[in-house]
Amino acid sequence: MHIQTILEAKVKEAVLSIFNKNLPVVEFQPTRKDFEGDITIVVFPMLRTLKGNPAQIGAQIGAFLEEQVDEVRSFNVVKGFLNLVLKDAFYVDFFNAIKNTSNFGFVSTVASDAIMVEYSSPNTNKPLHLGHIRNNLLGYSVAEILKASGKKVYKTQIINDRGIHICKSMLAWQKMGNGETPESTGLKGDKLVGNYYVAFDKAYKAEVAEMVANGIDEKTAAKEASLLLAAQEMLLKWEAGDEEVVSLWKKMNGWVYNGFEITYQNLGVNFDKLYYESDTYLLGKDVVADGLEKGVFFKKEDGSVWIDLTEEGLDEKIVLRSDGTSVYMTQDIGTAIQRVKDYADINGMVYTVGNEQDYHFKVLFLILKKLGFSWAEHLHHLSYGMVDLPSGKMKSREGTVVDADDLMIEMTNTAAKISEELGKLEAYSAEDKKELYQMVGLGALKYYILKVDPKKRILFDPEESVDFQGNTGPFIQYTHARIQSILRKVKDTDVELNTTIKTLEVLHPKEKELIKQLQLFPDIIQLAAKNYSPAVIANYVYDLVKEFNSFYQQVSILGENNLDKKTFRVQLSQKVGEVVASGFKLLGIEVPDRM
RNA sequence: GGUGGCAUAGCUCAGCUGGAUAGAGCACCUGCCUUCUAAGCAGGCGGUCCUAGGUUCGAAUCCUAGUGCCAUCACCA
Repeated sequence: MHIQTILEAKVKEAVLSIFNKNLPVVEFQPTRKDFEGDITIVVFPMLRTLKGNPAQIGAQIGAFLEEQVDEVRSFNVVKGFLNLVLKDAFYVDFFNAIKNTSNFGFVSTVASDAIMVEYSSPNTNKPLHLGHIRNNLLGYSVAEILKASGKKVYKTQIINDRGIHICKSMLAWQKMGNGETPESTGLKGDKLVGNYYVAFDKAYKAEVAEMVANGIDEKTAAKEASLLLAAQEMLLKWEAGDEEVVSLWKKMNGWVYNGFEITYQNLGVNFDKLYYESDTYLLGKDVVADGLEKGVFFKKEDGSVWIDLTEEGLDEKIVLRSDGTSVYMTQDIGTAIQRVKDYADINGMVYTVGNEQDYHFKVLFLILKKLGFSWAEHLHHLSYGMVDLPSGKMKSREGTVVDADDLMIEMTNTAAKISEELGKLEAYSAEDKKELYQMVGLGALKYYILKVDPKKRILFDPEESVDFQGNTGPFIQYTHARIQSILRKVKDTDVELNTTIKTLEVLHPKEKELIKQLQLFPDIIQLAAKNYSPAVIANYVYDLVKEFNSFYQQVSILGENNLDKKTFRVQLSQKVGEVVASGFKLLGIEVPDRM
């Protein structure tokens, strides 16, 4: 049983027996480092129930606990804080209990409680950039964290593969492409298509400028430029199923998917199910018709359909245009329902989308609730802040983006450079080195992004490279490599990795701190899941590693003469290594055995 | 203008349900590699927790008002 649960019951018992009062709650906190003790009971809140001097009350309860609770060795009272010192045996017992459980801290999946996590969901006309990286890392990591917390998870994305913007790149390729392909140019498919999207925009702007020069006013020119009209015509053909257009669309989208797939692979993310907007964009209309009957929606004179959310403090929101065509909201309603049809065990969804769409999702969730779906109670918008550059917002059309592929290559190169300078890997093959550099470079990038609270915006300065020292991914990976190095050496010694640890006379303070830190991991996973926050995991792993390095420095592990102590330290190190690895796995970051 | 988010050290960030002297990293300054990987460890420097009120035994944390930055409020996606 959790020590806190035991103590809570005992404190209540103490209060009842000493003061003859019933205490509603007991407040705990970890003892601050500057005081002696492991766990602290705050006496102040008890003053609502009890009358008297907090220090005195604390002392009386402390004496009771010391007497009655086996795990408590001693206590001290500072002002209204009752600090309890726990016996070393308590920590050793805990360690023995967890050291051989694989996946310590993870809760096994409850199959009935499935959740779908959507992330990435890019347009198919431009390559992925730094903003997508944040989205992907967050979505993937939150999915992993939810799994670890006991949920069944489906990872998904909806690919925005239709619409006027797609036609623009298609048109540009048709007109200026000369039959170029990814193969013929050596370009990644998404990059090639992205280039044509930019080319369209350039040609279109030139055309508009020329029309304006010829005396046409700007608004009219923007609407009537022949390129735009041609793109619109192409969209109509696509919708009508025109063979030529559809086959071009398939071809170019195929290029993009191949390109994206490479980026996803390098980024280390994946999906269980893909949705395509071309399949889903007509969904939702029937639901709107239903909702209209039920009175959830209402129709205006012009035939457009709305929902009134003024009672919820929002506006009226359109769900169907007067010509009967869908808006984005219609589609999202339909898609959500479709997902539950596809996976009957879904009881909630997470949408990983930037915070600029906070309003949209607020409305979407409200509508789904009003339509009466039970799963609508468990919808969450994983909203995150933008990644901005010192020059401001990233804009694809203006070329002010940090390309995802380029950035990953750059990070890998930096890792290679630092590693070469340190020169520890002479024995490695070129291939192993390459793999390691990628692991470290990406580790730096991923950690850099995930350690920040999702809600906050990130300012990314490409000039100032991401750090590899201090509170960084490589620092944590390095600690893991150190631990593995010890474990490799252990093989030639008489240390057993699986024996039960005997209760030692005195635990080193650093050993105790490490076990305390390990104890937190299960709660940390739950907290991270509850808050949808990989940052919680990142910060925890950092604290653990920090603690380990301090231990490593102060205490000799393999140099210890006493075999029991040596064994304990090796096993403790091993467990820390495991937790670092599984924590990082939740962030989608790999850890090396050497670096 | 309405709504939502954010504001903590020079910079990047932690700070759980209110609790003890507000913590890390980077940068800057000191030490520590003949002993387990120095991408490390130990120490120093550095704070009106945006401002003003309020609630409380106690506020960076909760409430109110204000300031600044960002987003959003389309028959666009």
